[in-house]
This record gives sequence, C-alpha cells and structure tokens, in this order.
Amino acid sequence: MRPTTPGHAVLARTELPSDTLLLARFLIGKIVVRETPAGTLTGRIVETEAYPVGDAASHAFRGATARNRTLFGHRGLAYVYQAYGISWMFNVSSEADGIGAGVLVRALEPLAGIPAMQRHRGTLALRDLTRGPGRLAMAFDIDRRLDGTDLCREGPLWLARDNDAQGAIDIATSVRIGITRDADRPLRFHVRGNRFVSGTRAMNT
DNA sequence: AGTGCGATTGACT
DNA sequence: GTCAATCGCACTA
Repeated sequence: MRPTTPGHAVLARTELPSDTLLLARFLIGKIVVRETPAGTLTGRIVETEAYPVGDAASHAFRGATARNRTLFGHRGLAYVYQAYGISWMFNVSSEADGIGAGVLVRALEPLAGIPAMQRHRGTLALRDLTRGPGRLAMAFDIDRRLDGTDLCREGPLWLARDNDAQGAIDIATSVRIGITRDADRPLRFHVRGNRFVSGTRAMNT
C-alpha cells in the first residue's frame, strides 16, 4: 500500500458509480485532494451537477471535440475547461470509455491548506474561497494543465473518502445553475444547509 | 475567416 | 437586485 494523506484514502475507480446521476450523488461528501510543491490542499464536496448522456446542456451532447475529449474517457478523470474566458471548471468524467458524460463540482468546504487557498483567491473571506465552480478551481490552482488527470491515483489531483465522515448526509436536489438548455431537469445536488454551497437561498432549500 | 455565446464572477445600484 | 468583463471554442460559410 502506498502512503496516504492522514485521514484520507484514495477512491478506487471500482468504487465510483459509472452512472452519471449516481456519481453526482456519490461525490457529495467526498474529498478533493490537490498536491502542489507548496503543500496539500483538501476540501469536502458539498455541491455537484450531473451532465448525463443525451443532456442538451452537456459539452458532450454534440460529440467529442478537442476540448471535451476527457468526458469520453472512462470514469474518474478530471475534465477541466474554461468558461466565460475567465473561470476554470472542474468536472469528474463518468460512464464507460467512449461515452461522453460527467459531473461538475460546484462547491467545496475548505479543510486543509486554507492559507494557500486565500493566497490563490486574493481574499481572506473563508466563505468565498470555494463557493462556486470558478472559485474552487482558483483556490485549488486547477486549470487546463490538470485536464485528463486520473483522480483515482494519488498525484497532483485526486479523490478520497472522508474517513472522518459521520452519519448520513442530507442531500437536496434541484435544477442546475446557469444553463439554458434542458434547464428544468433535477440534476443538481447539494448538502442541505451547508454554508459553502453556491446559489441563492431558494436554490439551497 | 468570421461570429456568437457561454456549466461565472465581482462590482455596482 | 442588475450587468459588464473576457476569450476559447464550436459552428457557419
């Protein structure tokens, strides 16, 4: 067995649901680990959105391209792309090899490495560090370089169980944020009541 | 080659 | 609450 970060053990690919909706729910409460020469950052996933097969809002809807090809890989790869020319988005690929689908990680609860997150974000405000997909990517120094990273192996970016987790998580379901096509499908999941979830109050009940 | 548009954020009224 | 910034990418021609 390889050494692990104290408190966290890497998620094996066999543990990840292949189905996109199941994966989106499964990822709630799991840990994102970002390892840099300067140190290790960790956060607990509190909000996700599913972009399943056949979803008109998915980048994969019109087939594979140079940008979205990671979505067509097997499950557990990091799909990273830039939105609005400014913000990086961190997704986890789902489904079998050759099928384009994934899960957007929309918010984290900061755990370790908070000073580095504050430095990356240019703010000290804890609640603003990782509340929103663009913010969490900036806090964790995630950009194009990490597209295609295998999240099921320890390395620059990986997923872990939360060994400190206690009890069941109350997961709320709602419509996704900021899309126009297939906008009414209940494909967003978040930890009810968690203060690091993005969106408005109405979206978070 | 040109064009339109975002899976957002932060500043401002 | 409203709204502009900003640019890579997919799509049309």
